[in-house]
Parts: sequence; C-alpha cells; structure tokens
Amino acid sequence: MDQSANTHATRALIELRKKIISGDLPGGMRLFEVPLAEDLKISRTPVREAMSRLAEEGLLDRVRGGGFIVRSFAMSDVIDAIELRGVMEGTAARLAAERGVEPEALASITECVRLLDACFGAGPGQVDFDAYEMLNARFHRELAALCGSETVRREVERASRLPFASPSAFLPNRADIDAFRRSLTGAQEQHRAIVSAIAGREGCRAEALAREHARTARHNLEYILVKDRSLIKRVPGLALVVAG
Amino acid sequence: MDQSANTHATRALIELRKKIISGDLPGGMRLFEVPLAEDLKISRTPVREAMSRLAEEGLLDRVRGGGFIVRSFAMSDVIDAIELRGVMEGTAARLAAERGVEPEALASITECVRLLDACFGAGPGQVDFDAYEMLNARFHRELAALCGSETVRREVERASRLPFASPSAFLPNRADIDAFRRSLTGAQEQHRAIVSAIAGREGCRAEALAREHARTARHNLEYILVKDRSLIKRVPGLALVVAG
DNA sequence: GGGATCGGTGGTGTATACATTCCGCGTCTG
DNA sequence: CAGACGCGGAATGTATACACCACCGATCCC
Repeated sequence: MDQSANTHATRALIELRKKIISGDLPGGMRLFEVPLAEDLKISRTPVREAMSRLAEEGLLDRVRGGGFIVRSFAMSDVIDAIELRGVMEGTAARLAAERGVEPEALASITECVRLLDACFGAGPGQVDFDAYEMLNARFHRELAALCGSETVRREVERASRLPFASPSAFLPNRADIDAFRRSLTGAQEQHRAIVSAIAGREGCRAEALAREHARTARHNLEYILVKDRSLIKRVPGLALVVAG
Repeated sequence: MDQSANTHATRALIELRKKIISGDLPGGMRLFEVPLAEDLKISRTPVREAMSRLAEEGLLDRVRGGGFIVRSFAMSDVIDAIELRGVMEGTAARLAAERGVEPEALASITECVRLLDACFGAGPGQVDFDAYEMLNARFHRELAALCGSETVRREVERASRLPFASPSAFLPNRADIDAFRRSLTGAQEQHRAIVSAIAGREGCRAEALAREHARTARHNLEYILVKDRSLIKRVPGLALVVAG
C-alpha cells in the first residue's frame, strides 16, 4: 500500500499521527481499536493497520497482551535523537568520503547547496524559509544516500525521521527573524563544508562536520526553548515536547 | 501481543522469518497473502499481521500498491550493518561516559565481563561457546542501555538487530576452534576496555573502542568468508549472505 | 489492421461476525 | 476471614465474505 494510496488505513494513519503529535492522544495513553474506529467511521481492520505502522515509526509501543500505547517523549529524547542523527549522518558522510561518490550525486548535492544559497536575500531578514526548509530536507536526504549503501541510507533516514529529529524540527517560527537568519547562514556554511570534505575525500573531517552540524541544531533548539517555547514550530513530534 | 503469545500471527511471524533467513523465500520475491495463508493453514489476517512485523524488522519491504517483497542483502550490506552497529554502540558508550552511569548498571556489566572471562578454560580450545554467545549478547544489550536514554538504547538495539549485524553473527562454527578462541579473547579484551573507559569517564576513548570492537568483528567475518564460507554459523540473516 | 474498450482475473482493502483470552469482581466455601 | 473458583465483560485475535483496483487479454469498432 502506497503512502499516497487513498485507503482508510492511510487516512487513519495520518489522523492518528496528527492526534499523537498534537498531544490530543497523550503519551502513555493506551489506544483501543473500537473507539478509534468509531471516531474515524471505519472498521477495526484499517485502524489496526495504521497502528501497526505507527509502531514502525516509533510513535506507538506494542504492549504485552496486545494493543498499543502512545510513546512518551521528554526533552532529553529530543536532544538524544538529534545527537543520534548527527552520528548517523556523520557516518554516511565519512563512508561517502572514504569510498568516493558518483560524480552526478556530488553534482546534485552541490546544486542543492547552491539553491540553498539562493534562499538568502540581501536584507537581514530576507530568507525564503519555505524553500530553505524543503531544500534542507533534500540536502539531508541526498547526504544519507551519498555513501552508495542502501542499508546505510535507510538507517540514516530512519534516524532523521525519529519523530523529533527532523532536520528542520528545530527551526523557530517566523518571529525572531534576524537571529534565525544568522543561524541559517551558519548551517548553510556547514552544509558547504560537509560537501567539500566529502569531495576532498576527507572522511574524518566530513564526519566531524556532520556531527557538528547536528550539534548546532541542538544548541539552537536549547536556546530557543530557554528563550521562548512559543517560537517553536509545531513540527512532527516536537509539539509533544513543547506541550510536555 | 506478546512475542511469546500463542497466536497464529506469532507462529506465522516465526515461520516466515525462518523461511526468509534460510533463503527459502529468496530476496526480491514478492509474498502473496493467500498462498502463504494456505501454506500455514490459517487465514490472511494473521499473515498480514506477521508480514507487517517483518517489515518492521527490516526483512520485508512494502511495495507500492500493497504487498511485500523479501529484502535482498549483499555482502556489502553486512559490512555496512556492522559498521553502523559500531557507530551506534560507540555513541552509547560515549554518552554513558560523558553523562555517567548508575553504579548498579556499571556493576552489572562488569559482572557480565567477569562471567565472559569464566567462559575461557585453560586449554587452547576450551571455551564455553554457548555461554559466551549468550553473555556477549547481554554485554551489548547492557552497553546500549548504559547511557540511560531510552531513545538511544532503543535505536542502538535496533541497529544490533539488523538481521545481519547481530553481535554474534560473525562467529564461526565450532570448527577451527583455536583461531576462533584467539579471536574471542581479543574481543573480550575489548569488552573490558570499553567498560573501563566508560567507568573512567573517557567518552572519546569509549567511543573509539566500541567502534574498534565492531571493526574487529568485520575483519573476522571477512577473514572467515575468504577462508571458508562453510565455517559461518547460520544465524539470522547471515545465512542469506552465505547462500548468496 | 490497429487501437480503444470491456470484461475477467488475481490481488489487496474493508467490514463484520465470531472466537479467545485476560482481568476484575463477586461469591462461595473451607 | 481468606482464598479460590467462576462468571462476565471488554479487548484483541481470527475467519470469511465482499469491495475495489490494477493489470491483461480478447474482442469489437473504426
């Protein structure tokens, strides 16, 4: 079944994910098939299917004796998830540098960095945030794939999909634009450096840079959380933290 | 539903896993619900449930439009999976060292190392392999948990469960005992060093040691594969490689 | 003769009825 | 009074019938 398939299970998956992320279904809560099915006006079968996939995503835990509970997240989980993402991406970057990359893949990610540059306008607050976010996600996707290993790519992307470790999860809202732009230009410099290290076959440096990139993300998040939690965008998973 | 639950879905899960691992259901093969259900003398429902979990384990891939195919593994996937395991365990070890560990957790893993020591007899080939294997698995489980983060522990264990990255996956068969014992004593020294580094709060050293431990595993595997593939135990996933 | 359309077939998706299991509560008995 | 047995309800597990969709081949029309 395709993610885009127009099935009840897919709708249920999306609905439930939204409710978990929004805190509507709080962490630790047990989910029962019958009420959920009635809520969504469908039968238990697609609900089970949806819950099974949410368990795969890490949003639900299977419980002994059957059934699921909503996983609980804490601030420390976000920090750890970002740390892990950095480690995994660092490995992808190192392997890419050590093994070498296809010229076209390198060209593609280089182009991606160039496009990210183009998101920055002349003025201090002039950034095309939507474009940046999309391209940033693309950058991290291509980075994961650079090492040429399907296994590594798969696991690195999984680490990025940890509900709260999304590459853009730490981006603040449109408020506080100026400070945010500085943060983004810094991240962009790191993007460039990572690609450069990979192209130069400097494995250790590429790994360290990718880790540093995630660490910057973590610091930004911590800074924002301390300053004003309402600045956080409500992206998947992160809302849980803000709420809790 | 518990892993040990006596349900048709659980039986189907175990059966299918066995068939995939043994190569009976080869990589790339699409799995159809109806024939599998007939084979197992059950209905489609528990078969679906089982396939869904196998997808979670990484043995099956969901295919566009519905259904599953058996994932294909290559030698390079094994190498990469072991590499990733080392990176993840290295992270767990580093975090444990940086953040400090509960005394009882440290005592437990130290005891584990001591028990591993006890697996080695006086003679050159005298090793209690079964005990070693079980304790080795325990060591890696406890190592993953040492950092105190549920998120990290979960992902590290997942990396170890990659079907071909099991800590014991590279252990050769009971043949060639002497060379094998040397390999195990080396691994045991690494175990000891990792715990020591964590206890001494040497984060970087702990990380490097855990990585080195995995790298040793990889080299052993490569050596064995070159020398004689029949020496490999048929552990989950690895059989695929040996067969293919 | 070629292309479009219309079934047929084979597969998953869904609903639903029924089975089973687990847990809690009450009662009965020693 | 305490412990065990049993009953009942609530939840998941399972089977099955049917819906639906995609693919494919054959036929029919242009």
